[in-house]
Amino acid sequence: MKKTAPNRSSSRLEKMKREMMKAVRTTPLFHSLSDEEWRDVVQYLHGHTYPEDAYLFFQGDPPDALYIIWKGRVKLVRHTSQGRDVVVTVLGPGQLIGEMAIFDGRPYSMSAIALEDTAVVTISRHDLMAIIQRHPAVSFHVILELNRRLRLCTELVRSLAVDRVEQRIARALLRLMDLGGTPAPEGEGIMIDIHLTRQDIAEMTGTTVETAIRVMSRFRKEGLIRNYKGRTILLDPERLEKIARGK
Amino acid sequence: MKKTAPNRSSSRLEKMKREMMKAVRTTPLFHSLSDEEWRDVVQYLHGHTYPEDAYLFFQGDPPDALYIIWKGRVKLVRHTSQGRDVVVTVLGPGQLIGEMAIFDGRPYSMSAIALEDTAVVTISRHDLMAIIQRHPAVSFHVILELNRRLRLCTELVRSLAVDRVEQRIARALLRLMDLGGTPAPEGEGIMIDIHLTRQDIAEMTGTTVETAIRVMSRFRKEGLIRNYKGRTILLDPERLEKIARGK
DNA sequence: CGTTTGCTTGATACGTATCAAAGTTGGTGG
DNA sequence: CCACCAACTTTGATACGTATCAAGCAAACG
Repeated sequence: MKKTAPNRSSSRLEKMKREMMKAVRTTPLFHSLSDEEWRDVVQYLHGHTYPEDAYLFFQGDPPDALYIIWKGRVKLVRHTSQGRDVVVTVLGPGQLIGEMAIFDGRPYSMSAIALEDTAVVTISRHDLMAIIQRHPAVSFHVILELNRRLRLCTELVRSLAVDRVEQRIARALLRLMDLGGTPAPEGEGIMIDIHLTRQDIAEMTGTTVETAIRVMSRFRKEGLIRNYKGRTILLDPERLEKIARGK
Repeated sequence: MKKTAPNRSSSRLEKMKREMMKAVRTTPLFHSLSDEEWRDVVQYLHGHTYPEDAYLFFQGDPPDALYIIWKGRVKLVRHTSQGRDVVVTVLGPGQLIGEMAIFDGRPYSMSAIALEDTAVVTISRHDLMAIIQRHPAVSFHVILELNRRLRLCTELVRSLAVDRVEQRIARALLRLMDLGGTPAPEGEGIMIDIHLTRQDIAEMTGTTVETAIRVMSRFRKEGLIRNYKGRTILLDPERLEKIARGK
């Protein structure tokens, strides 16, 4: 596996960059900054793009930068010594990657992999530290974001500890719907517009491919979900919600 | 179960309070403050004590304050709708409780229960918000603390997803040793000086009492641990370490 | 003391992992 | 356009870990 070099096509680069910055400006982390503060911050931002399946960074790398997703979706994967991986979360536009490693300076505890063509804005570790000292509003939103993540993580712990696979998968599908849901292109239901293999689902829910498949087949037979060109369509979110909460 | 009222015995209260404040001053959250800054902060701090088994707050309560442990140990328990609980973590002196709820304003996502007689310092939600705005050094340490917690939580997720009960219990014992370990009073080994039932261990590792007991009995028969007046003594931490990492 | 609370052990059932093999899909190059 | 390959999906048989249920025991407690 090779780290894919950021792809900087030079034509129209400036225009794209301005557009990107404008989008980042509206991100929770920065939206409460005054114009003046923003002018201070913006000089430290850099844009990068990655193709599908590219690694933004590897577990174990020293932390170099904070990533803010602009376009695309990214999964965070924790590799284990015995080969089995855990997909800790899937993130989308506006969300942060790499904060953990940035703040405590320890190596990235997971790898970040683009699930589709992805564009990000980065801030180097050094610059971010400086920005935080100067702008309490940014600190504050960092706190809120870490907090949100901690809450989600705690919920995941509970789910792994007490729920059965069926419930965990239902839960995962609903979370993915929130993140990447669009109305299904034909018929009713909501499509999860993210390229995910059954392996990914299994790794998100702490189970094996085979079990994930068996559970999803059962869901399909019961009319809860449908497959469409490699994507999953949720036909009955209410019912899934019930299953997620243990019937 | 009733929320136990803070116990304010009035004699020597002032002396104890000063002592408490001095201890809190050295806590990661505040130790980098200048004397002047500290003088600003200290006026917002309040002391409380709780007897063993008392609830500091309940899951679902609206968040009123941040707690900083001064003395004693506290477990954070997530109650589930089907009666099974999950002990998310055990915290000791210097550590924070309730940050999550404080920052996003949503109800406490777990209950905090004193494992022994415990003294804490609290800051009301409102005051903490003000302090954070005024003192970037405090913000920064809040970020570091949230970050540490997130890392631990992520590790717990991995462990629940891929490790077997035996490994999870070994891991839990080692973590508890770091938190509440003292040299064993007789013979060698390190004693976990915290009152924990097998039920607690089970809830920390996402299993049932019976299974927790079976695993720990096996550990005992293999000379890895020993029981001493309701406490657990680790006789062979190296071996436990190996088991935690999957032999 | 009896009663509660926590600990322990055994028998059994169930969920899920594991191993094996075959079917399906999408992409690639001839 | 088709054949082929690799990656992914699916199904089945079996084994294993852990939950569940039941019961007895010990220590702490009012």
